[in-house]
Amino acid sequence: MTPIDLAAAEVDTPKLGRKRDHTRDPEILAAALDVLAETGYDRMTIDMVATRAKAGKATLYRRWASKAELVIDAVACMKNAGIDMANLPDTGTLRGDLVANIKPHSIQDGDRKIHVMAGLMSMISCEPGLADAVQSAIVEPRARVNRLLLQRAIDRGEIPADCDMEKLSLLVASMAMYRTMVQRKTANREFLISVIDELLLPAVGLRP
Amino acid sequence: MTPIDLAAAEVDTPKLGRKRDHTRDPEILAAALDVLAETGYDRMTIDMVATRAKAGKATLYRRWASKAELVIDAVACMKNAGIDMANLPDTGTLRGDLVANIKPHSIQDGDRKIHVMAGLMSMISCEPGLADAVQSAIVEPRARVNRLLLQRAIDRGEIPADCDMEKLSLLVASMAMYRTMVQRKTANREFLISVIDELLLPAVGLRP
DNA sequence: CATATCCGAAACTCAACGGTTTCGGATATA
DNA sequence: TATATCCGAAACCGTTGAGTTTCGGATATG
Repeated sequence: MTPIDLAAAEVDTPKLGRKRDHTRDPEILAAALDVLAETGYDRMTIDMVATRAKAGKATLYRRWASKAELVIDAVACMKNAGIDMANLPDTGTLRGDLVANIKPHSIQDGDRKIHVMAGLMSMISCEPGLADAVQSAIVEPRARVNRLLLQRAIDRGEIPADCDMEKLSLLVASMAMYRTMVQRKTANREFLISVIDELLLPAVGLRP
Repeated sequence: MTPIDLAAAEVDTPKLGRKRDHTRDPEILAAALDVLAETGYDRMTIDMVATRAKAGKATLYRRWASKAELVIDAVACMKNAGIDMANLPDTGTLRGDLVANIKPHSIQDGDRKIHVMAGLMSMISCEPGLADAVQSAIVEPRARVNRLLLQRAIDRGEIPADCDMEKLSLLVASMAMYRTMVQRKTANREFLISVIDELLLPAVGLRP
């Protein structure tokens, strides 16, 4: 490549002709998440994603430099997927808030996130950016909701202020992850409510 | 191969010459577990295991038909590795028993088991035998100990008999797994005791 | 001591997959 | 309408790793 070619390559002048179609990017990322959740990072191939998204492999590589970048992007775009922090339920009791938060949609979203995490588990320690992406897109949003609901309960004097908010906010997620990954059962509504009633509420001194 | 050769191959007559040396099998399985815990199933190679065990790759294939069988065998042989069900601590209180069970050795053993599980996570859904091996070698032994300690507490009237023993016996393991895999922090003695004091004991009505 | 078998090392085969390139056809811009 | 760029499909390349084979040296058995 001559210096002239280099200069031409550096300047991006996409003025004439068809523009790149970015409308299908979300579909591709969704396909990537599906394959990831089903088969895990290492066994997932670019071909699988392309086929599922009904796109060419070359199209994927035009947008993401590598498999790793595609996956990181896909995980990042799950952020706040099933959570609207704006209008959380406010029922007046901790149990009411927690239970109201268990909707079919959020159960399904949580299940998907756990499966994605399982698919990334072995890879998460190699790829540095991956741990961050998982943390901020999967783990943190859920924990934030629980922290808020707990804080409300503290503010209204329903539960003691010196409770271990950090562990409490991760309790349901931990049990759901264990149930899904290890016991290979689904963390359905019944299970989640049972964790709340048998573990979380008793732990803060509330007998349901 | 002629019928005569086949017949000769079917009959195993290792009468003369050197016998196969099985004394190093445990070292090889231990090496496999180390690599598994460090790199995960998919990125683990037979060469890595052979090198770590200072053995030839051919030696491994003389004993195990495939990578999958080697790993299943390695996981299966962790059974009861760090647990002696025979003489568990019996301090007279649930907290005493649970805390007495947290020894440096058992912390390390638990940590290793979690890392092995993380390495197997994505693979566990493909290989059918793997889920069973993990269940009976990693998950069940720990749960059994906790169930026993909880049952003792019930028998002596320390905690209510209608508590959710199943979830309680998995609580510590769930939190430890979440902390190790997701938060990527170590589940050390301080953490484990804190889970017992802040979550488990309050949940059964005991304020420490 | 003789020999059948084992061992570790290394070379080898083969398939899968990440990543690149090419190509004919479609399409948005001018 | 003309053209520059896009698209999906498919062929292609290079590497990696599972599994096999070969080989010289070691060793237990007889």
